[in-house]
Amino acid sequence: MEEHNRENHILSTQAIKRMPYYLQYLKKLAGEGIEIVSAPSIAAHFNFTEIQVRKDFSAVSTTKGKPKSGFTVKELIYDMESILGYHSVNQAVLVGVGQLGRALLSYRGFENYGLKIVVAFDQDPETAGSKIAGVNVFASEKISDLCRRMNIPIGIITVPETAAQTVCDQLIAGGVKAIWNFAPVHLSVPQNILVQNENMAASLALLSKHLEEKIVSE
Amino acid sequence: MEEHNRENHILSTQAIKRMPYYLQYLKKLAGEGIEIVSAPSIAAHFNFTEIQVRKDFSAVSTTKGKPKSGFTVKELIYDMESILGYHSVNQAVLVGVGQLGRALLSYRGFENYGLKIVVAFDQDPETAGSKIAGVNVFASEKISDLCRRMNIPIGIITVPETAAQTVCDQLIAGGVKAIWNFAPVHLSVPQNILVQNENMAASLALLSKHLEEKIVSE
DNA sequence: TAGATTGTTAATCGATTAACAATC
DNA sequence: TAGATTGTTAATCGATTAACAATC
Repeated sequence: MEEHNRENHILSTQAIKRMPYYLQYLKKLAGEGIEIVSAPSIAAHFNFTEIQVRKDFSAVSTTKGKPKSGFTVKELIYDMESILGYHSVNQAVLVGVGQLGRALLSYRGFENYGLKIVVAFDQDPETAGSKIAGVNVFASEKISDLCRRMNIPIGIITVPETAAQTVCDQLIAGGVKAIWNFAPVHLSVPQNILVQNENMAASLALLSKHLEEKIVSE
Repeated sequence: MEEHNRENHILSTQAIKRMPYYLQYLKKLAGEGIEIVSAPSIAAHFNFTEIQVRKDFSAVSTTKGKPKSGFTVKELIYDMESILGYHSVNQAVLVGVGQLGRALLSYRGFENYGLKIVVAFDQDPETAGSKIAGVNVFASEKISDLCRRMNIPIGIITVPETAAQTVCDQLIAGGVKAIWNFAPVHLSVPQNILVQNENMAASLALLSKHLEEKIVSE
């Protein structure tokens, strides 16, 4: 189960979450013509400790950094993109073409992250049959069948809370291996299925909690 | 800086994130007329350990649970909502009325979480001046001025990556204390400002990483 | 060479889980 | 009473940070 990169560097869950931030910044630097970066300079930008950046970089970098100068920007970008699977494309279906669903369908950025939404589903007979941002929308009854026939590994759930578990079950019946869940509910799934929750209520909870503490302490 | 609830129970960041999930489920149970729950039954639903649930509940619950029976559903709901600040309302502004911005503006659910978006801003002169989901949209130049005059504590950033830092600076100039950032960039802010990132690239990174491991190990 | 920066092992910190006493 | 469940202190696990040797 452990995850190793070159030799035996382990990339923690937290480290994986930091990668897209590094990547975004490194690409910006590359765009400005910068070819070498050091861990301390990156750390300063993100307000991370330089030890953390050094460790993260050494975990993903295929070529070692050079003492005194640092790492090659382009190589870091390439290595991180490989680690994150951005060089290959995973196909996904999206269920629930409401406001949020439409926003995700319209967001072209996902293809840079190795995700391509190929089909969408909606309960509403009006919406099903239409095409949104170039993606065909089908009736929800077809979820399992289509997923299985197209061998889709990822399902995105943007339906209301009450429908989420049903949709989740249909996706799993269709052979989906991972679910990106935007509904603010816990989904019950078999052990071999991965659920990644994008729960705005949970983020908001943190935000207002910190805010309250801040106000109290001032 | 430590955060204590009744007597000296500390609520960890992770525990705060779990609260909205508990809350959603407890409300569902309450709707079904269930009045008492035990930690083990909740744990079974979420696939958490019962020790974790017990600890989380005892950290937020103002009245103790009763051995052998459990906790009163309604009291737990009330206590959690209090802890998360859902009983008071924080005003927020949203900057960037694109697809995602519109989706957030239209989502009525936030009011249940103690957040009310009162004003929106957009760069586009067409969009500014309009009203979306009942919220007035103003030109971006007015961000600082309006936030300060309305004494807004929270800013939501849904602009493209390239504009995010500028908008962030304007919000802070307007006296905003916390920022909910949907742009996939690190924002540089003074120490006393809280940034809560909602980075879909980061979630996706985790998703595809796990997926890849799963496929490799099968 | 001297000094900045890398890479790695050990120490610390935070969060989860185990163990167990208290109690309805 | 016996047994399920709570509440809490101690042990473990994972992630971050400290310390330090290696090197360009």
